[in-house]
Amino acid sequence: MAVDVNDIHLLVERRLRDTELVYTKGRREIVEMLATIARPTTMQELLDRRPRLNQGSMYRNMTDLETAGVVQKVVGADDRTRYELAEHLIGHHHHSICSQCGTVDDFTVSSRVEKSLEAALERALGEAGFRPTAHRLDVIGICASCAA
Amino acid sequence: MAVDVNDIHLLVERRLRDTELVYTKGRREIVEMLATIARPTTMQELLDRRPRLNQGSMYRNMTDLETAGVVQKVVGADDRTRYELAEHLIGHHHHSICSQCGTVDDFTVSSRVEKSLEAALERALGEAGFRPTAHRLDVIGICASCAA
DNA sequence: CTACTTGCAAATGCTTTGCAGGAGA
DNA sequence: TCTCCTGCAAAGCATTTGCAAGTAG
Repeated sequence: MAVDVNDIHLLVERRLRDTELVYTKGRREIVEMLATIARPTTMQELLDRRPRLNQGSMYRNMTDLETAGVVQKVVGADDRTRYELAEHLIGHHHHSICSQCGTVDDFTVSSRVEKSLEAALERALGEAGFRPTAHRLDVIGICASCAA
Repeated sequence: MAVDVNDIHLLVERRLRDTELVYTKGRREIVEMLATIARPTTMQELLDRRPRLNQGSMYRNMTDLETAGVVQKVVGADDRTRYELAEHLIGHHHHSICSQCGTVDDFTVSSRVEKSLEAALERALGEAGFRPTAHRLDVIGICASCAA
């Protein structure tokens, strides 16, 4: 979980090497944008920033980066797909989703809560023979600016 | 949280009256299918059952039923939209998502866990001025049949 | 009768792809 | 130079919509 953009670039570079993907300027820019925005972002928002890549290549690269484990998709309350950097880059976290404006933000809970949550999930799913590998915890509500 | 299909129909009927929607045979059938399948279901799966309504009307009615609070959308790990009956009809629950076959199933955790989770979320989000109204907890993993 | 629903088919809108040219190592 | 990447534009798909006919109350 890197906090610094430079660290992120280094980690991404390594990952892409493993996947035989070149870390081109276009891909760098995508990572840069996501790191800067620091919040799950729609393709439209990214395109509005006039990235060097065109729409087709943006989609293509998002898919590639997702496969490489650099980017992950997030689905909010509206049905728009949003993208953010993978958890190994920015850390495990959850999402708050504003049901009014649709904005998605990250937040974390204490590792104590996280642990007990995982334990509860194991317990609840074990008997069904389901083996958990990850979890998603999203909170729907009204964000500060919409409440104002 | 009704367990019986007849109870569900009664509850839905009341809801639709409030929304000025007629509880037509087509809509009854949708509710019936969702209650029977008892698991978040894709539009394709529903259409494969040759419902009395055609595709266009199925979508239109899903939207109407969602607005009326009878149906809710669920997004799994693949990007396919799934539909299920709303929580006030089948109770609060969570989803297990198989990352291999994509199947989504319902499960519940104890109310003790549920309570402490809510408390933790309030705590984590309160300072950001975000007011939680609901939460989504999904578990990604391998289901019993895919693990076999 | 009058309003709400449905069928049908065209229109949308987001995402994916094919192909030829361009850039990176 | 050889391979991977990008632009452009067409294709795909799930979902939405307009309109005329059908149905419930």
